[in-house]
Amino acid sequence: MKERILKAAEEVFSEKGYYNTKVYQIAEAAGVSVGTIYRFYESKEELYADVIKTKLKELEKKVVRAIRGKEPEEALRVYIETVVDFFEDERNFFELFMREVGSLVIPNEERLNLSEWYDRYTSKLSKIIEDGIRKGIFKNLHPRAVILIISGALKNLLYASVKGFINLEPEDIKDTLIEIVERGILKA
Amino acid sequence: MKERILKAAEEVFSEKGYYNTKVYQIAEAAGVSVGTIYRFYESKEELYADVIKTKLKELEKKVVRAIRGKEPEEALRVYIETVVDFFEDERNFFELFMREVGSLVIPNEERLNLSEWYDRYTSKLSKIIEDGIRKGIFKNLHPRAVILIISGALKNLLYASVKGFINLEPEDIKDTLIEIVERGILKA
Amino acid sequence: MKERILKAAEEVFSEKGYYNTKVYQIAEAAGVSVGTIYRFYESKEELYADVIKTKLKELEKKVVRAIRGKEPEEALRVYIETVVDFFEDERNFFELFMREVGSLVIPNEERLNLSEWYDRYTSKLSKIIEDGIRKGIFKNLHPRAVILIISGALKNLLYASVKGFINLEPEDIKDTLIEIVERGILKA
Amino acid sequence: MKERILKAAEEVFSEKGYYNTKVYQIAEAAGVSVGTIYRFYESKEELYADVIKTKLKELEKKVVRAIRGKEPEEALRVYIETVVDFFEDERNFFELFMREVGSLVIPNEERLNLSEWYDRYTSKLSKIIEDGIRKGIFKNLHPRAVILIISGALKNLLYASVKGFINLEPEDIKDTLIEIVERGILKA
DNA sequence: TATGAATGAGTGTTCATTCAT
DNA sequence: AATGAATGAACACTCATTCAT
Repeated sequence: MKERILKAAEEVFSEKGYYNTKVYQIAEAAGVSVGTIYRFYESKEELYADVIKTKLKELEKKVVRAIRGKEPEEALRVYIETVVDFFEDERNFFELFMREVGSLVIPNEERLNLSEWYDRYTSKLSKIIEDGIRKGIFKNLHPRAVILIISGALKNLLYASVKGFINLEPEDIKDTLIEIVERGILKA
Repeated sequence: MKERILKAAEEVFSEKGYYNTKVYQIAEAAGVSVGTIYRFYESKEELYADVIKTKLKELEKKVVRAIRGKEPEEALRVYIETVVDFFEDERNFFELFMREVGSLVIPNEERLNLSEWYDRYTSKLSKIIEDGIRKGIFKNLHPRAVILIISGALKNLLYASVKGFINLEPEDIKDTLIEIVERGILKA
Repeated sequence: MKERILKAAEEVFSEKGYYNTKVYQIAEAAGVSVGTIYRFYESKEELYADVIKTKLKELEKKVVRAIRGKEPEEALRVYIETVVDFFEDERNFFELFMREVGSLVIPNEERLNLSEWYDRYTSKLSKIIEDGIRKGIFKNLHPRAVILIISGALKNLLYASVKGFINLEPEDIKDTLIEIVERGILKA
Repeated sequence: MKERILKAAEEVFSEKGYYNTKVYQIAEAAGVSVGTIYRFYESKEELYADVIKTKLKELEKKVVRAIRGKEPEEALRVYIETVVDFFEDERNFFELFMREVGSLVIPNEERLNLSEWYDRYTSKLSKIIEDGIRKGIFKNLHPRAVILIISGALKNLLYASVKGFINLEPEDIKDTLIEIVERGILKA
């Protein structure tokens, strides 16, 4: 039941955004009554937070599992691949995500506490770069800056692809990004 | 008058977001009456759109002027520098921008028509890459993909810097990004 | 079972009033499920009515028994004493009663039909006065007016005492009221 | 405008009670929109409080003015007369009053702060009794108890009269109450 | 032209009541 | 009989927009 509501909420929030989603629309989409939603969530806001956090934890888990034990170069690749694949599978959520990470839309954003999640998540990823630097594989660049560059690039590429601004297959997205990150765009 | 309203709107929208901004708050901030706002704008939404479009055109103009006549490598650098500087000067708007580009929040987003702007803007920038490829300076990568990577990376770096996730000076942001884009992160 | 529900309802209604009492709170207080309450009562309103009527009948029975066979002067005293004692013992209900008698709070008050009860109750009490007049003990005053004066005075005194507006022991309440009713406040 | 709303609120609240009165009904009765009510009052509750307090202050003012400078016996008479006359003129409000004084119906009753008003009001009236005792006109009875007896009796008599439980003219109400209070019911 | 009081449609949330188990 | 999860009608309050002055 809670499952059904969460799923429906994800769909409707994704399509319409937080403010244009009405609670009764989620209820309809979930095939339950409005009152039932309030059995599981204290407010629309709390439901929204749950939608986002559930998915982000899923993504984080997948990424962490994928990079575990890998050498830096390989880890960076699977990180990129995992994110692309995740959002390929989760188009709905991706749109929501684009609205939220780095751009909280709702009041009391502190209740969502996404900043904290994002901080932790990028910290874990930064370890890849730190490891690569230590091992002499990567240049001595600011680790978190590298991660922010990659994740920003990823978001933008995926968004453009979803919106039809660019005509690239997921595999091309991965390859292009990995190529640039690893070796840059200069021919020499 | 319209100027004052636009300025006030930018401030309030930036601070609170579209839905948490009340029209009377903009009126107060601008020192005019609510009715006066409606002399210049048909709706809150239209005012919002004007705020965004005005600034984006400003950015576009600055970028276009900066890259004009430059060789590809230099053009890419000044593009990055111009964007960083622009958003340094326009913190307010940057927050708004983060909420909007790639994540339209308002209903009838087609009325904002940011997609069209973004399409055109990235097209112009893609020319830099195309030019570089033609001249044998850049690898044969998907031009728009490269631009999307750079602009996504930029947004993320600036956002993290604004939010305090990362401690980097604007100059470091530029340098790191240029380094990675041009030469990648591998040491060899 | 019905007993337990009635008792719990009395407590919760007394504490919170009709509208601020939720049916599930009564269920909790009674240690039964909401559904069970609806086995015994068709609605919250009916339960409320039962709480009030049960107690009022109890009061009526006590008063009637106390005054039976007494001479008018004595009957008036024991009436006052019985009421004071009853509400001393039933603080909870007294608060409820203050909300209801003479001030029906719920819709369809005719369903509660307290007016009818009150009419009957005051009629019985008026007999004391009529009897006293007939026997030449009391002045020729409007019997029901006298009863209304006494019962209104009683309610007010008890209420003020419960609320702490006045610092009088139950015995003082009885004595003062009896003194005034019987002999007035003038010294002569 | 505020005047119109207050008047309409008094009528609707009186007829239906707090909880059964809908804000839109008050708006209709006042011939304004719902929004307009909220220009003058922050909430339904605040409007309710204003209705009650406005009238009670009016009553208090009339009573205070009427008893000023009078000798105790006369003061007591005009107090009773003033209250009866006031509620004769304010049938609507009287019903509301019966619901509230001594029986607060709304949540956060402290916001209404009627207790404080009632305390102050009865204090002023008690002065009449104290004065009479000092002058040797009244017996040495608890002054506030006497006032509570009189005001409770008054409320009950008026209520019964309004509800048709008793058939007494206002003048009879005054006379009967004054007679009993001053000289009691015993013939001797 | 500028004002800001008035409007009223729109919506998150509550809770008495029902009914499948 | 007893349960308590599910229902959905109801309502206070907000705020973008209008328009008389």
